[in-house]
Amino acid sequence: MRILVVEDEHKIANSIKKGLEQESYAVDIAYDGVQGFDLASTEDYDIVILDLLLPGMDGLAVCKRLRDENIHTPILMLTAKGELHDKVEGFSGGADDYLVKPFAFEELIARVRALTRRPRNRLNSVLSYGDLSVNTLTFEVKRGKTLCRLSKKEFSLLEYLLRHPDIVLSKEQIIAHVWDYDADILPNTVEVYIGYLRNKIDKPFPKKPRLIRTRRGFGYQIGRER
Amino acid sequence: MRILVVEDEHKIANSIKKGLEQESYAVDIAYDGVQGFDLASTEDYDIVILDLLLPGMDGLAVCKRLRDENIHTPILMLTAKGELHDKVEGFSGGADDYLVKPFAFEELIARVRALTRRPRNRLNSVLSYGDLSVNTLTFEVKRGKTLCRLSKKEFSLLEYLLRHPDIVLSKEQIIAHVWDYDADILPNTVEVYIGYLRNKIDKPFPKKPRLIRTRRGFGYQIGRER
DNA sequence: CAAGAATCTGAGAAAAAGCTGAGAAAGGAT
DNA sequence: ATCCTTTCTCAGCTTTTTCTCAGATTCTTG
Repeated sequence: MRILVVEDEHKIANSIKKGLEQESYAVDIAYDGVQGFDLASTEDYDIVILDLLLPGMDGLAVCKRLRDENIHTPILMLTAKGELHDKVEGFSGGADDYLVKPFAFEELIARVRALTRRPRNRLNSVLSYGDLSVNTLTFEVKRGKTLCRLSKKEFSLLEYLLRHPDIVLSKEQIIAHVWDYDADILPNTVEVYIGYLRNKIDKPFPKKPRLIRTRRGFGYQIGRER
Repeated sequence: MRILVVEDEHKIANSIKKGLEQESYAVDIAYDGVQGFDLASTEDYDIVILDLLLPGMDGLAVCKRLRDENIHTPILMLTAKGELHDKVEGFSGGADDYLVKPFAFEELIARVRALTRRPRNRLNSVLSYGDLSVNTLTFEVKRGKTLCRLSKKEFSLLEYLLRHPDIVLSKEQIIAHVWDYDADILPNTVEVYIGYLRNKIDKPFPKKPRLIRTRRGFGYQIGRER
C-alpha cells in the first residue's frame, strides 16, 4: 500500500509519514502542490493525503486537476479548523473524505483504512485479549461479562494498546497516536489515563490477571503478568 | 450486491459510494456517460444508479442504449430538482425508479432496497426493537400498542437508528444519512431531534426501558439500558 | 539503605458534550 | 389570509471529560 502525503508543514508531514510507516504503509511526501500533483499523476498511489492550504497550487486545485486528468486515486483532504466552509468545497473538488486539523493520529488511520479496505463490518469489529473485549461498533468494553463504562479518550487509548497486543508502547508513541499532533500533552497525562483504565478494567477484578502492565523506563503494554 | 454509480459530480458520487458501502454494497463509479455505459454493459451489476445530466452521453441515452442491448439491470435515475418534466421521460427511457436531488441518504437506500429485493413485501417492511415497531409502508410508529405520531424527519431519524440496532451512530453519520448531502446541519440539530424522539417514544412510557441511549463522546444508539 | 528517577494518584480548574425552552422561517391546509 | 405544523438555530444550563499540578510511592542502582 503506497500513500502520498502532500503537506507543506514539515513537522506534520513527517509525523504522518512516521505514523503511517508504523502501520506498514509506504509513504512519500511532497512539500508543495505542484510536486504533489506531479507525483500523484505519474506514480501509482493507493491514497493521496492532501492538505488544503499549500504553497504553489492549493489542495483543491490539485484535487480538481487530478480528477480532470481522470486520476481517481482516493483523496483524503486535510483542512484546518476555521475553514469549515471548505469542507463542502473540498468534496465538490472531488475529495473522498476529509479530516479537520488537528486530528488524533488514530483518526487518520481509521480514515485511511476506510478508504483502502472495506467498510467496517460486524466481523472484525471486536478486539480482545484474554477476557477483555472491546467492540468498536457499540463502543462496549467488557471484562468477562462485566461492562466497563469508558470515556472517549480512555476508549481510544485502550483501543490503541489493544491493536498492538504484547508490544511495549512508549508514552511518546501513545501521545502521537491517541492525541492531536499539536496537542501539547505531558507524559504524565498518559500515566493518569493509564490509571483511569486500570481503575476500570483491572482493579475491579482482583482475582483476574492485570492486563495493563507498566514496563518501567520503556512504556506500557497489554499483556498477562508472568 | 454490486452497484454502479454513474455521476459526474465527484462530491455526490463519492458520498453515495461511501454510504452504500456502509450498507455493504460493492460500489463502482463512472464519472461520465460513456464510461458508465461501458461498465454497465460489460460488468454484471445488480443496480445502476444513473444521473440524468452527464457529460458525454446523458443518462437517458445510456438508459436507452442499455435496454436496446437487452441489458435489463434495474436502473435508478437521479434527476435535479427543476427537471420534473424529465421524470416521465426517464421512465419511458426504461428506468425503474427515479429520485429527485437533493435527497437524504436514507431515501436512496430505500429505493435501492426496493429495487434489489424485488417486490417490496409487507414482511420485511416493519422494523422493530423491543416493543417499538416502525412500519415503513404505513409510516406508523408504535410503542407497544400505542401509536406515536412522528414528523417526517423524526421518522427518518428513527428509521436510520433502527436499521442499525445496538450500533453507536455518531452525529456526523446521522447527519450524512438523514439529511441531504448538501444540507449544512449543526450537530446540535441532531441533539434536538433526538430530544423530540425521546419525547414521543420514551418519555410517555416511564415504566418501559428507554430505547434511545446517549453514548457521550461517541453518539447515539438504539438499545436497552444495562 | 539512600538518592534519584520514574510512576502513581487525589484534587480541582477549564473545556467539551449534551439537553432544552424559545423562537424565527418556511411550508401546508383550510 | 390565517392558523398550524415542521424544520432548524440559538443561548443558557447541567453534566461529564480532559488535563495539569503537586505530593506520595515505587523502583533501580550504587
